[in-house]
Amino acid sequence: MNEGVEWAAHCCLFLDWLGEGLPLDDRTPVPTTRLAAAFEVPAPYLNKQLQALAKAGILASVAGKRGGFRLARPLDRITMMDIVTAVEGPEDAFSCTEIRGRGVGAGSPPRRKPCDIAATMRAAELAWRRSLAAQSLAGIKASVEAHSPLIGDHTRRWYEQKG
Amino acid sequence: MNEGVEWAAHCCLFLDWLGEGLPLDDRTPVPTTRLAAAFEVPAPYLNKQLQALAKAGILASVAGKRGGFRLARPLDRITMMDIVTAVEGPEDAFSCTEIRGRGVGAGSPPRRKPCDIAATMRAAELAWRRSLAAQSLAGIKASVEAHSPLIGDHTRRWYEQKG
DNA sequence: GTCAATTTACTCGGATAGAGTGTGTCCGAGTGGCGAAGG
DNA sequence: CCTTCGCCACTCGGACACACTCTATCCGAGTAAATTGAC
Repeated sequence: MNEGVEWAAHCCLFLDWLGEGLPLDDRTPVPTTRLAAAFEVPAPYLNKQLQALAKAGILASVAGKRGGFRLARPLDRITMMDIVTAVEGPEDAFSCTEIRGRGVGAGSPPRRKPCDIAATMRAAELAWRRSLAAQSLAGIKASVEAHSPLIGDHTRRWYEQKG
Repeated sequence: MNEGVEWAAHCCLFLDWLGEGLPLDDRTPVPTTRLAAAFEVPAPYLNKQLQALAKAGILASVAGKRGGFRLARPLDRITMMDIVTAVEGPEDAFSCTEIRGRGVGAGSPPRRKPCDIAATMRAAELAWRRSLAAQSLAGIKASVEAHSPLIGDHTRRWYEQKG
């Protein structure tokens, strides 16, 4: 799995803690450089992931001086499935190549029903997607704050200090 | 996802249809060449996947003249999860790199609890694994035969003809 | 005819190249802020 | 002092190399069968 998924999720939480209390549109954008410094990851590559999130409508990008990224919608309307889909793409991990129709199966009329093996794999992936779609970033944020109540203040302080 | 998963599953069904009615140990082994011909896939690469299945105890390999592979246990004791684990390896797709402890989180005492993002991803993967583990190859075989009752005879005939 | 040693052909098994995708990087287009000049 | 114009610094966005894993392949070690010869 793409490493950017983890980065993207952390960045969204980070952005929310920074602008906590303000309406989304009033929050000052955060440039890629700062986000990269926050997690010590290569900035240009992180930028690539953030672009994917912006295209998916999860983040909003503002150009120009003092530009950067900010959340495009509240955390309770962003699921982990959204993050994964934005970064990894919408394609299924397992793809059926229909080898049943080759060799021993050659000559048989093409089956209408999909291959039962592919159907099984697809059902499992649906369970995976359903599980991810059930978890919003707001819920994850609540879990984190349950263990670390000061993380919001800490994040804002760190950001001011490094500014 | 590795393409060999699909091949492996089809090969197991193929082996079962060929030796239907006989105890597992009495069935004549099928060499990689035949299996590769049955699905028109490159034989040496298929061999690699079959070796993985043999190491996992799903297939048994017999060397020498008239050697090959045969099922090591009945189909109702082989799940799709077994196939995937054997071919893809036991590692999780998502791996947490603990970026929360770098940059903004540096200096904080290392958290005992795992990262909540990683926990969410892990829960989804567990759902995926559970779904795959619930489906045995025997069940898949039954589904296939429900739509194509003659597939066993057809498979055996094809094998004799190409022998 | 039976048995055993030898040859032989065929199989698995792991070590070896090539292609595709993810990983990491770079530079150009665009935009808002800042300063200076003019009214 | 206020407005306006131009410059500039900073940002995103997409185009460009590198590395690693998956894909595909080859050849050697090992084994069971078949053959041949002797008894």
